Amino acid sequence: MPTNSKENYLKAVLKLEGEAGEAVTTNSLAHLLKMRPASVTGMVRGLAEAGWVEYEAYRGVNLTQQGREIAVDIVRKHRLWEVFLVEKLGFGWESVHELAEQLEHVDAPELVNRLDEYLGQPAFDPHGDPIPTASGAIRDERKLARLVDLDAGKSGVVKGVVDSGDAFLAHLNVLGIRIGSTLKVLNRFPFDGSVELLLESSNRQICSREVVQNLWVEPQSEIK
Amino acid sequence: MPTNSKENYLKAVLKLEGEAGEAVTTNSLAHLLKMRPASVTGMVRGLAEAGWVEYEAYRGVNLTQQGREIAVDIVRKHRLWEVFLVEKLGFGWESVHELAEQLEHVDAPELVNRLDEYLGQPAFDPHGDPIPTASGAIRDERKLARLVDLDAGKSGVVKGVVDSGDAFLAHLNVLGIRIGSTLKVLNRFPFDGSVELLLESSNRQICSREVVQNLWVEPQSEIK
DNA sequence: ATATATTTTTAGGCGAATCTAAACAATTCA
DNA sequence: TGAATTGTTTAGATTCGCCTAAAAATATAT
Repeated sequence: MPTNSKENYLKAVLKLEGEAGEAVTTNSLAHLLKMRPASVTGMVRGLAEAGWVEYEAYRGVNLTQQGREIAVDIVRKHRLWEVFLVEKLGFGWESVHELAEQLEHVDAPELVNRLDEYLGQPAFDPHGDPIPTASGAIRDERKLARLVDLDAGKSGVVKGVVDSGDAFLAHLNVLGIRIGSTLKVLNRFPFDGSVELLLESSNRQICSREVVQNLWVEPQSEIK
Repeated sequence: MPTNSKENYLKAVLKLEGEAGEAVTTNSLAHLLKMRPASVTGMVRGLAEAGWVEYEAYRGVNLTQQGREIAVDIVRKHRLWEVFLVEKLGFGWESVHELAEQLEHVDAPELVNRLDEYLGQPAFDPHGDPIPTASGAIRDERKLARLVDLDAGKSGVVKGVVDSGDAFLAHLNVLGIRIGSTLKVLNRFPFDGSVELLLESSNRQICSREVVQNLWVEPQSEIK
């Protein structure tokens, strides 16, 4: 049984492995976890002893099979609780992350499985991230593109956010953009990377750089 | 913000103050919390420094106003989560205590208030214990008696359990007794303290000492 | 009222998880 | 390739929450 702190480390390694591919560095972990590199070195040695990561000094860490299972389970719990908070308790998607950070450490597999069932075994969380199954499988058949990569004239249906900070999510709320919204690319301005969009539901026109870089969309085939 | 451990201490002091009235002893706390008296002495000094208890060596502890508020809030959270687990996730009343012990430490007032609302602002938890309001008020207008104190011939409606250990609750399940069951006292045997009961819903006859000592009932007025 | 038993505290220690400061290794760059 | 920079580890300290063993205070019983 890992402690809360160790669970957070494993979750962080999982995340960074996914982004970088290679071994995860002490520094990147320290940055993500808001801790000092020296602390990370210490903790990571403990994780290695427990058999959850492989660690070689000056190289970095990788999850072992065991470690990955633990980390994926934390992610599963995190995302299921997020669904609960949004779907059942009516929280906005911008306010559930911190709450789920606490709830994810509740150690009770039976509770999680019942919660999963209660929520209708959702495949995605409120930010569009896939929810692993009880056995650790991540089912995500979607072929998503970043909105910024769509050509002018194309449309996309919002399926997720790239990085789900509160501020960005709150901004999307203001604009009226949510999961499921259809956005059409009107113009792309290579000069500053900004893009003009049309939000179909409200016919609102939006011009932004951040929005376009941080949305996952399902590209729509041309409407003839 | 108290740590989980400190919250558990405060909750324990609240419980023991309620039972004993007077100052709570180191030993009783150690026993309840399954810790060594020496550890309790240490922790209790910290609680006193934080202003949550008053502590005098060799006398014991009492909650301050502040400490009581914290403790009552933990109890509120514990009992609300229990309702959630039973009502929404379908857990049996014998299996929710340990889960709630974890959930009660989640620090998120907004979450608790929404949960409360979502559950319909229940006044009692699955074991019949009153749920404090957000402001710390405990509304319990009921006039309950222990089943063992009912005269032969009288009936009572089960409203709660005196001490809700898993084993006892599971036993009640087997007998078919739950909150709301009506029990009639057929015979009392002063010899060994056992009592013969009739469970109305099933017309089952039960003879027991423990059951009768550990149930809170609302005495029924005579049916003419 | 004194001896005995019980309860409580003190003293000292341990592991977990963090920190800072300093040493060391690796990378980059001129 | 050697020097400077950057990244990482080591060494040592701190806080928290628990422990054991021993000392001290209180309560009990003859």
